[in-house]
Amino acid sequence: MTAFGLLDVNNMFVSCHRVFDPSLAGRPVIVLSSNDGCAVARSDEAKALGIRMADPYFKIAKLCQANRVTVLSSNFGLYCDLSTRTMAVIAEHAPAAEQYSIDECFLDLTGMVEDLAVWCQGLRATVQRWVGLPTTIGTGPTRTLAKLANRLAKKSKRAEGVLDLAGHPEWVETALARTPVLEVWGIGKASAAKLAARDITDALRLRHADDRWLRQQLGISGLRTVQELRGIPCHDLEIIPDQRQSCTVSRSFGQPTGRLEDVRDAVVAFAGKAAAKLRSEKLVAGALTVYAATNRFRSDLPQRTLTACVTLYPAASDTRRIVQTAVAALERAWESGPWAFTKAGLLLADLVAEDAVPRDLFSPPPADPSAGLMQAVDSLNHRFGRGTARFGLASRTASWQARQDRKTPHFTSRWSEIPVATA
DNA sequence: TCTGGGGTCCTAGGACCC
DNA sequence: TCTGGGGTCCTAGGACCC
Repeated sequence: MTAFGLLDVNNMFVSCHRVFDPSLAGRPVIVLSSNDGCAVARSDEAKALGIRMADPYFKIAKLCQANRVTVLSSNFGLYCDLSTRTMAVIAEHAPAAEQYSIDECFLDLTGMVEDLAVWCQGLRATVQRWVGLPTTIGTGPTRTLAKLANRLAKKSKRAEGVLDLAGHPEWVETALARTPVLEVWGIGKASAAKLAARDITDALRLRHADDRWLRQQLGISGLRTVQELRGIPCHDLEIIPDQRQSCTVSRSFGQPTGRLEDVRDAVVAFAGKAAAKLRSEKLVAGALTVYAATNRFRSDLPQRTLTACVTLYPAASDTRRIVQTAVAALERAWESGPWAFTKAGLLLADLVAEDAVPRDLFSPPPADPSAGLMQAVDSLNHRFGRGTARFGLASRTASWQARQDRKTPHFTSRWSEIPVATA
């Protein structure tokens, strides 16, 4: 019998801020997305006020003021660093683990002889003590059931952060009955609506749905999800992560713009970031897509998305080539018109490891004349902070830059911002 | 005034080939 | 009166995830 665990950090981004500012404990706190757009993390107290995931800030600003909610811009440097520490603690204690997202980790608990609930409590206590973050763990015979157990553990005070379905198969049926289909991992709004039309509203009913109908209506992924609810594993642990297939850098603009120069400026900056990311993972890209889009929420304004795809041959991670190619593609796709662009992005695809680039039969291996320069740029930026060395037009103060009005210090990743303790 | 960013997988349909 | 059948590859878009 297989046993999986799912550990996640409670309200991850908010909890990270609380590690460095204990005065936030017990108070309503939210963290906003890039551009200070939406609430992407809420403390329990903020959830209790009715603030939902992804609520646009401008719609809840009054509520926040009236209830003295602490509102923070996101600080990804901080979250990534605490995530790395958490995963390191887990790796030290769990037999096998797969990081699934910035705040979640699947565990393989198959064959463990200890009482699972007791062991999970021990791991939670260690993460709390060593990193300072509160966590929840659910277990089950499949990943989908471990997810489901995790969610229920969060809802129950008595569970104290752990629900062990793997060790208690007799609890599974009740757990399923208490889970709405929309809360099942892999079932989104579109599928939930189709299920509701058949009066399938909770996970227990979903478990008994007809396979042929499921395959036809929800596709192969939907059928797999239901198999997992039945206790039949369809997703294995992926301890060695697959090589990434694409890399995107995109941003919403601080101000809308219809000017090619502004969008080009943004694309140049994105190209620099994306190329550096590829180099840090020793990958090169064989294709590139640029796009610019208007605000999809403004149905009163004309809508337009410009896109351009180009192949990169030979595949590249050199910032200069990626910038040149992306800018040329953007200029070709550009249309002047009444458009107010509020977002642009760059997608690098067909990624291949640097040393596995396909070459044609007759040419000698290409010497890469820019490797030295790119290495120098990367190490400058690593040592002195992002943006120290950058290319051409890429500027830090352009009008397209995202808003970020409620910044907090990089407590753990910049020497100048490390907190000072006085005793 | 003000609505995130970065991914994956699956599917349907078109182009193309024999 | 009336245009095969079967296969592959590629792409765009949908659905979903955190």
